[in-house]
Parts: sequence; C-alpha cells; structure tokens
Amino acid sequence: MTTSLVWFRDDLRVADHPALAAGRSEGAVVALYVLDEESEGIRPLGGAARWWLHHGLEDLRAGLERLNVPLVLRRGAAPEVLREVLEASSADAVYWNRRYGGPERSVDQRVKSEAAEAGLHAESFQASLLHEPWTVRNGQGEHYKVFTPFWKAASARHVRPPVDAPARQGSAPANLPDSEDLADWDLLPTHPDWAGGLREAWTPGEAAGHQALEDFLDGPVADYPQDRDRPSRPGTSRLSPYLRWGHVSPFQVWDAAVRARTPRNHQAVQTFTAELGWREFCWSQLYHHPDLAEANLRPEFSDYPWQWPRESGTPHDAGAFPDPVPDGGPSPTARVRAWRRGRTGVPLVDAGQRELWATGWMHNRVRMVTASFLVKNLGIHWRVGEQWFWDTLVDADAANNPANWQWVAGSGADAAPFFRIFNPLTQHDRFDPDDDYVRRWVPSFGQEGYPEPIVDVKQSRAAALEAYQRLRDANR
DNA sequence: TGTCGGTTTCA
DNA sequence: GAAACCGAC
Repeated sequence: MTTSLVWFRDDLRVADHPALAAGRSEGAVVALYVLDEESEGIRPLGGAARWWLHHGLEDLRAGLERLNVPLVLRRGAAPEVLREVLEASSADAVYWNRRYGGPERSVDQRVKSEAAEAGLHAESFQASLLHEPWTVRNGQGEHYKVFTPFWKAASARHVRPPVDAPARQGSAPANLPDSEDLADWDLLPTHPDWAGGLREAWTPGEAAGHQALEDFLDGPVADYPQDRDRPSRPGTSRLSPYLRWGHVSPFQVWDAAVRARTPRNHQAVQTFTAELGWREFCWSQLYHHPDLAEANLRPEFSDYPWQWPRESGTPHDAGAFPDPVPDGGPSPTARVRAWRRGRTGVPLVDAGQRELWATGWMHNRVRMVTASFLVKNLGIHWRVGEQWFWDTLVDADAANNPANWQWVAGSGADAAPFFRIFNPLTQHDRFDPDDDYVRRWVPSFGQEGYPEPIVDVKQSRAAALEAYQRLRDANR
C-alpha cells in the first residue's frame, strides 16, 4: 500500500484540504507539521501567534485523529526535516498546499527538487488563496497595483467549490516517524502567563472557525456595511485568525457567503467578500514584493523623516532622527511605549491598543485609527507598528499586516494618500458616539488620572503634512 | 476606508 | 446657524 506524507503549514484543517485529500486518495497518510525557525528569511512567529499555533495544532491533531491520521511534530529546517521524515515513514509521495511568501517558496522549491531527486512524488495545491497571484493580470500582462481593478478582474473568475474532508483511513501507516512533544515547543507563555485575555476571547480551531462563519452569515452580515465600522458592536466576522491559520479556507468562506446571499443582503454580502478581496490583494503584493514588510513600495518614502525608538532592531540606515527629537516633545521611545500600552491620552487609540494587548485582536476601524496615529501624529516609522502588530495579533498575517501598514502610511501600492490623516477624535465621535467601546477598554476614560494627549492632534497633523510637503518638493 | 477650512444653501 | 458642498492637502 502507498503511504503519503501530507505537510501541514498555514492550513490547520482537515476539510477543504486538497493536499490531504490527494494523499488519502493514494492510500495511507502521515501528517507532518514543522516548526521551522532555522530556514533563512522565515519570519519568527510573534507571541500571540505562538499561543494560537499551540492550540491550533492540538485541534488539528484531534481532527486528524478522527480520520485515524497520525500527526508528527518536528522542529528544524524544513528541507532537512522532510528528508528525515520521508525516509522514516517510507512514504512514496509528499503533498502540501502552496505558500506565497518569498522564503517559504524557496524552502518549498528545495523540498520539491530534493524529493524528485530521491525518486519521490511531490505535489502542491492551491488552497490558501482564491486566485493564484501570477494568474491575475491586467491588459499589459502585469499584476494589478490598484485594488478596485484587481478585485474586479479576480472576482469575475471561477472559484472552485470546497473539497470535503477525506474518509477515515482503516489503518495507520506501518512506519510512523517519531514526533516531538508539543509542550516542549514552549509556544504558550508561562512567566508571566499573559494569555488569559486571549483564552477568554478566542477558541482556536477548525470547528470554532466554522461556527464563527456560520454565526456571522446567519445575522450580522445583513448590517455589515454599517456595523463593521462600530467597534462596540459584534458587526464583523472575526474570522481573521481562522483564515490566518487556515482553520477556515477562503474557498469555504466564499462558498458559504454565496450560499447565504439573498436579494435583500446581496450588497452586504458583496461588501463582506470584498474583504476577502483585500486579503487576496495583500498576498498578491507580498508575492510580487517579498520584501513588503521591510521596504516602502513607493521608494520616495525612504526620505520621510520617520522616527524610530532607541532599542535593538532599529535600522541604522533608516534616515531617523536621533532620540530625543529635535523639535521637542516626548522622545520616540516614549511615544512608542505610550502607544503600545495604550497610554497616549487619545481615547480611541488607547482603547484599540488595549483591546489588542488584552485579546490579541483589534477591530479593523480602530486598527486604521491607531496605525494612522502612530505613523502620522507620532511620526514613528510604520515598521515599528507593523512589528508590534506582528507580535501581538493572533491573526498576524505575513501579507495583510505589512500591506495594510503601508496602506496607512501612504507608502504602499494603492495606499491611502499621505494627506488622508485620521483625526482620532473625529473618528471617536463618528464610530463610537456613545463611548461604549472606549469605556470598555479604558475604564479611566473621562476620569481623573486619564492622561492628557501625548501630542497635540492638530499640531502633529500639521507637522506631518509639512514633512510630506518637503519630501514632495525635494523629489520634484 | 479623511480632514479642514472655506463657501453656499436653506430654513 | 446648521448642513451640504467643494477644493486642497
């Protein structure tokens, strides 16, 4: 009987998993997950992501157990691990669902060629994106740089239906490679255990993801265009971490959304599926610009006087002002510290940052506001914010996170124009008029002890516009 | 998926 | 005097 190895990555599910389905159709399957912290260029997971991964893997193991498929856990450089595990399992083939980041693609390519050299069958599948990034092209044959035409072209294309979870296998493969113990990976925080808020807010896993999808399409989707901007309301799908980890696939979301469509909610469903479109667009950007998290897509922004906190990891070639800033006010280090902990004295910003710190997630409207505040009002480089979100979000996504930070900063493809600067006070009035959200996360709001704004919103906005104007003049 | 300051419109 | 409207950033 044939044995296949199915390599799980950002697709921790058993349904709509083409690689798993392919392996099962050939015979017996061994599942593998590799925690690769060694391969060149692979970005180490943030703290909140590690927490989610731990529980996501437990859930995957349970899901695979129901199919009688054993899950092998290994740490190390993926090509080496694959070599070992393929040999130990006497597998004839290895299957996986495609990844689209630069370093990940290099790793996968290496695994594929090494498998071929060893006379093994290696095959990859489309499962994480509705549209392969190299297939969505404009009239000139180039990838789209603007969202609206991108999504217009992409969403007109056929989307395959989700595939079912495979049938339970009668017997597990004879040769089972050793597995490491998940607990030894230290993915969960211990001293201190800061994950209490995450546990309260989230249930990682495939079933929970589908429950979230179903609950959303059962009700809230009808009011999505309005309610999604109100952070105090349960108006969003909260699917982001489930999509990030692949507990739910975009094909499943697309299919469910299309099925939930009625004449009445048609427009609202389209607004929702456009968010899948943004995800596709972000991944297209990362595919075509593997350095999306490091480099401005608009190179002229390298001359913008972004500031960096004084701490390790600050690039020396960032064109940054020294700490403290020349024109007075709190130092970049103090600004960043206040922003991270939600002590800027700007209520909506502080509420968002505290929601993030407590739950590993922030409402999208508020993400735009806190990001704009960091980049435009505090004058800090978007990469500082991108790194913080990467470390704290349970949905930290290698494409969405940097693409959206560049969107806010104005340095990205189809980005918000730099002069589109959110006023956090106006946004507060408009989207949290009853202060429900702000009071939930900042109990001291409106009371003595709540700090004054760390910078003047109006003055700092004007300063950002001036710096931008100088940049434009210099580039003319 | 913006804000601001100015002008116009209308009750 | 509020609300709608507009251009500039």
